[in-house]
Amino acid sequence: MRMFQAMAKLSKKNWVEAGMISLAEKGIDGVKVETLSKQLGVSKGSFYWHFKNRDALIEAMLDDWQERATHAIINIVDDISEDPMERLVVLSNIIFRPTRFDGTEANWRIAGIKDSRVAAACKGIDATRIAYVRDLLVSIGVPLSQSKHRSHLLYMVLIGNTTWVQTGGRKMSKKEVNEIVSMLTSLDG
Amino acid sequence: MRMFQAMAKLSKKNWVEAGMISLAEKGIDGVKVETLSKQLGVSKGSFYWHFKNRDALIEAMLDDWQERATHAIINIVDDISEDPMERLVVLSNIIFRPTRFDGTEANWRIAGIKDSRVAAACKGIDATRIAYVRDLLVSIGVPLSQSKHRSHLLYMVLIGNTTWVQTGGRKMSKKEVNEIVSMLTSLDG
DNA sequence: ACCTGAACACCGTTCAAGT
DNA sequence: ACCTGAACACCGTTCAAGT
Repeated sequence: MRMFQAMAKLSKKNWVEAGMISLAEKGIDGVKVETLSKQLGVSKGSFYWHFKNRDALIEAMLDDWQERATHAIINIVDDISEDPMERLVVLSNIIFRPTRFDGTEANWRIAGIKDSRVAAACKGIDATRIAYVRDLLVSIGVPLSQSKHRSHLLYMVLIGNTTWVQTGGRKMSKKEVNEIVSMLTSLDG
Repeated sequence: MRMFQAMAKLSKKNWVEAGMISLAEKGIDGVKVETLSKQLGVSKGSFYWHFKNRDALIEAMLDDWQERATHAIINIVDDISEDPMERLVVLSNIIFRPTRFDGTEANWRIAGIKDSRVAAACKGIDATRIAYVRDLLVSIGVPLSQSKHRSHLLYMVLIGNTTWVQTGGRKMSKKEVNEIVSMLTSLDG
């Protein structure tokens, strides 16, 4: 609900940012040309200089998210440590930690039901993340077939948790996150 | 997309019926006061004599569906035979068979994501159906704990199938339905 | 009891015109 | 290059007035 003064000319980026905040807070239907224009302090007409239509904005938001949601996080984690065990702990605490963009994940997934482009993007992101965790587990010493299984399990917990939170459920505690990590990395059964 | 002539005065029922068709064909967002009015050959104002607002129509549709989707089907099945095995076969072929209201199920479920009343209705319907199938399996001789398990499994297949169909997947064949039934009713492992 | 018609608010989209 | 302002279409909602 923040308002911006139109001190300088706007770029595509400004609209995408504002759109992402609306998405996280109100879902895909909350991303409205008129509302965003008011927030940014310009007329609706201005929007159509930057984008062909509302759909083009959604697509730009999707691109932005794909970059940040996967590669950006993976890069951060990779920079922090060489040790796969540490990486997994850091990653888990990032993805389960509450942020301003908490609603983003769940709301993209919901939007994917109606919009096949969104669905395709989700699918790609899911696969990248699951593969990354799978590789971490393999590096830790978990056999491949179990690593596949467990990385998938972790991801289901992530989706379940974000969806649940979105519909009023409580967040997972740090302790619960740690328990999951130790389950995933156990080398027996 | 059918049009009706306003030969007689309309009742709530007419609006609910038209709404259900729109829901099945176009999803919850396709249920529009203006569109329905045109289809029924009356003005938008007419709608607001029957319903407080669009939301009240959705609620009436939900009530209609709850009646028909569960109890009506169960009554039909119960009337056809006393034998639980036959009942299960008949039921499976009803719920997996393509009908004009095929989209209804999946679209209610999708609407449930945004509307907690819809979500609650889905939950109740799910529970009733699963319990009914569970009881059939128990009558056939499947142990209770396995019956719970298998009725739940069948229901997941049902949801998966309808959702999949809604997003462009193919329907299940009669043969596949029969295979599921024989799996569920097997008395070993 | 059921419906019309006009009005209003909200929002997506277009476009000529402005700086 | 970026924005305004007015216009139009679409749709939910209200309401006085009609039969």
